[in-house]
Amino acid sequence: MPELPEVEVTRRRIESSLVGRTITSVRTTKASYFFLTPPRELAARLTGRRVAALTRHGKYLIAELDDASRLLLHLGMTGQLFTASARSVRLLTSTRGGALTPEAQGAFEPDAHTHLMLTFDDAAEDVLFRDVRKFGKVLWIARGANDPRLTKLGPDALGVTAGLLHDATRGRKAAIKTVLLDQGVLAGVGNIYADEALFRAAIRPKRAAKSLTRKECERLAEAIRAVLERSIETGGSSISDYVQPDGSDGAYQNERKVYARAGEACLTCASKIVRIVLGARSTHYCPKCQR
DNA sequence: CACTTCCCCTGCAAGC
DNA sequence: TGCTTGCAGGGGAAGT
Repeated sequence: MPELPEVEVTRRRIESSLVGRTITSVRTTKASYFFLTPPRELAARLTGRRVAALTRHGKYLIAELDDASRLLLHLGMTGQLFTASARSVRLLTSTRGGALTPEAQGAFEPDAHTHLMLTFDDAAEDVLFRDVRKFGKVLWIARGANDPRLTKLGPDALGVTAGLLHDATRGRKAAIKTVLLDQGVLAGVGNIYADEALFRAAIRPKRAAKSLTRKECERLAEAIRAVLERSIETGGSSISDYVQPDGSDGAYQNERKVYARAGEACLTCASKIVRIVLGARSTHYCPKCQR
């Protein structure tokens, strides 16, 4: 499940395959809510455009194009961006969760889940966007235009501060974890890293947000940054569907302390990790370490 | 406005 | 073994 670290790892890996190249053809699957811009229009808008930069805000990737329009990409739950070329003859085969990993020999054949395929003027590798569950999104934004999906985002989570958390939590009685998942407060934290950061900060997920002290906001801000940065370093978490753009697994799942460890021993105090449901999301914490 | 619930989708695991 | 059912979850819409 791509959150900020997985999206950032993807951005870094795919950047050199995208920036500076000119799109010569666009292939898509049929219209669906995956395409916030209809496939036909998307193809027309993108063809002939050169990619000037690839940036990220929260979980969104933003390809800035040479005519000052932008292509917004969201990986949703199972989205994968990757490259493929006939020359490198990489075969991408299905693994758990329908994820693709490179294996053996042979050219990649776009399957029914490969919704966007870009080819370029240099005829080198293609860039593909595959998404089994179609929770991902593709949106083209005209020059000078904007979209609430971007404008309503809070600051990127890598830049979180204690002050931001303290301000955002005043007067909010919702659970602190729910507030962390609110992309309008902080952009990029999802279910895994919310649980992991709250463990590191020793704060219970269901605590009323407004009950957090200044000190706790400081611990939480530090924890969010530390957890996200460490995950980026290790290539992200490969827990269900996510694989890196080269097809290999990230390694952060090996360092997680609470996420998807219900019933297992806390690595600090050996208490059993508890699983509850908060805001329709599974939530994991240590009842002894987190208060 | 704040907060909660529901729903989009598909593959996989569990249960019978 | 083969079928059915339930579950996972980002984020936006709809409901309270």
